[in-house]
Amino acid sequence: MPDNATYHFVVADDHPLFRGALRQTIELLYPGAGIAEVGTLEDAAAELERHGEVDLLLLDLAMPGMRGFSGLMYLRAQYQSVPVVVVSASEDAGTIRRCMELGASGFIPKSLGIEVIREAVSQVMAGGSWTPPDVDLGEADSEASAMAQRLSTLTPQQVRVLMMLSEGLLNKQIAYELAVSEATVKAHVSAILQKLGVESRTQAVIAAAKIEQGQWLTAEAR
Amino acid sequence: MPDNATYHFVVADDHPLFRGALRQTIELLYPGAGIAEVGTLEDAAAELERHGEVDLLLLDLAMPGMRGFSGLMYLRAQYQSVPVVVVSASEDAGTIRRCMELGASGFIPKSLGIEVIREAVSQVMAGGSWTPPDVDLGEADSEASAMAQRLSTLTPQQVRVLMMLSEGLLNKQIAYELAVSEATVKAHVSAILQKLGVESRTQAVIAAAKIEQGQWLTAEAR
DNA sequence: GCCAGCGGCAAACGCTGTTTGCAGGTGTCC
DNA sequence: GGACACCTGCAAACAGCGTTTGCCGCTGGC
Repeated sequence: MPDNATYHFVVADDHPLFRGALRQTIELLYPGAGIAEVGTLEDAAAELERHGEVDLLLLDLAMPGMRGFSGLMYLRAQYQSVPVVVVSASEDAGTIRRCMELGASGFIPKSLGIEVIREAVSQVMAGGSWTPPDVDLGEADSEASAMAQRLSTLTPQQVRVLMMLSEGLLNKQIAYELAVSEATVKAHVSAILQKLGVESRTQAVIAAAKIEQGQWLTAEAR
Repeated sequence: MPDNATYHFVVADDHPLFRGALRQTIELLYPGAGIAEVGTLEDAAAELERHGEVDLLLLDLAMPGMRGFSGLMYLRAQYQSVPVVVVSASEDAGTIRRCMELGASGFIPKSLGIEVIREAVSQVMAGGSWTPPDVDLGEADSEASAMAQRLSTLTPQQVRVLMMLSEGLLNKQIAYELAVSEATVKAHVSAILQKLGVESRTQAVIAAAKIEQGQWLTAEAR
C-alpha cells in the first residue's frame, strides 16, 4: 500500500449501517486511507474544518441539518477544494441534475451495487465526475438551474450570509454571529443581491428557498 | 326539485374528466343546482367573485396557480362564507390535517367511490365537516400547525398582502397593485408581522413558505 | 513583485420597512 | 339606537436596509 495512507475521506450519512458499508467499500479500494464517519451536517463541517486536506466527501442528502440542497451548497462553498459525491436514496433526474449544478463531483444512488460505487469513487478520485449512466441530465429547467449557477459564484462568506438571511436574521444579528461589523455584512448582502440578480434581501431568500426545497418532506417526517 | 335551484356549486379541478365526474355526482345529489366548472385558481376566484353566494367549492390542491396550500389559504381568506372541500389525489394525514387547519370544511381523496363522495358533500352542505374515516388527524406537528392557526386569523386584505410579500414585492409595488397608498400597505404588513409573531417581512415570507410548500414537487414537474 | 480576488471596515446618502395613532365604514349585540 | 369590535385606509416619525466610495490587509497565481 503506497501513499494510500495520505488519502483522507469523510463519510457523512444519517444511517450508521450504510456509513459502515461505504467505509468498507473505500477501505477495499484504498487500503490504509483515513476515513472519518459523521452523522450530521454540523459534524461534517467540523471534520472538514479540523482536517484541511480531505480528498473526498461522501454526502447523504437527507442528513440532519441539511435543508434540502442548501447543505450541499454550504459545504461546497466553504470547502471548495473538497470534492463531494452525493449519496442518496432518491435517484430522479431533477435531484441529480441539481446536485451537479451545485458543484457535486458525482451522484451515487443508494440502490447501486458495490462494484459500481467503487468505480464511481475511483473515477471522481481521478479528477473526473460520475453520475448514473441510465439517467439523462438533458434539459435545463431554466429558472432553478440558472439560479443554481448564480449561487455557485458566491464566495464562502457570502454563502454563510445568505443562509442567515434565509433564517430571517437582521444584518446586525448576522454581524454578531460572524463576529464582523454590520458594514461588512451590508457589503456581503449587496454582493449577494447583485450575483443573484435580485433586488432585496427578501427576494434573495425566496430564490434560495426555491433551490433548497428538495422534493422529500424530510422536514415533515422529522 | 324544490329549492335545489338556489344551490350553487363551484368545481375547481385541473382535470376536465374528473371535474365532469364531480359535477354529475353533485347533480344527482342536488338536481337543478347551479354548477360552475373552472380549471385554475384564477378562474375559481373570478367565479366566486362573480357569484356572491356560492354554497360549496370543491377544490383540487394541485391546480395551476395554487402554490401548495397557499391557494386554499387565499380562497378561504377572500371568501370566508364559502365552505371549501379539498379534493386531492394525495391522502396522507399531514396534507389532510393542514387543509383542515387552513379552514377547509372537508377533504376527499380522489380514490374514494361516488357514494362516499356524495355522503361527504351532503354532510358538509348540512354545515358539518368530513374527512376520511381511516385517517388519524391526531398529533399537532407543533410549529407548522401553530403557524396555520395564526395564518387563519389574517383578514382577506392581509392575506393578499402576505402573498405579495411572498413574491418579493416592495410595499410600493403592493400598494400599486392593490390600489391603496403605501402607508396602508405598511399598516397591513405591520399587522401581519404581529399576527404571525415574527419581526420582519423576510421572516413572514419564510413562515408562509413553510406552510405553502406541499410535499409534491408540482413546481418541478411543471 | 505584481495583480486579482476575498474579506473586512467606515461614512454618508436615499430608500424601504416598521411602528404608532387616528379616522371612516360595516356589522353585531344588547 | 347606541356601544362595541373589526376591517380598511392614511400619515408622520424612526429604524433598518441597500448603495456607493474608498480604504486596508491577506492570499494565491503569474
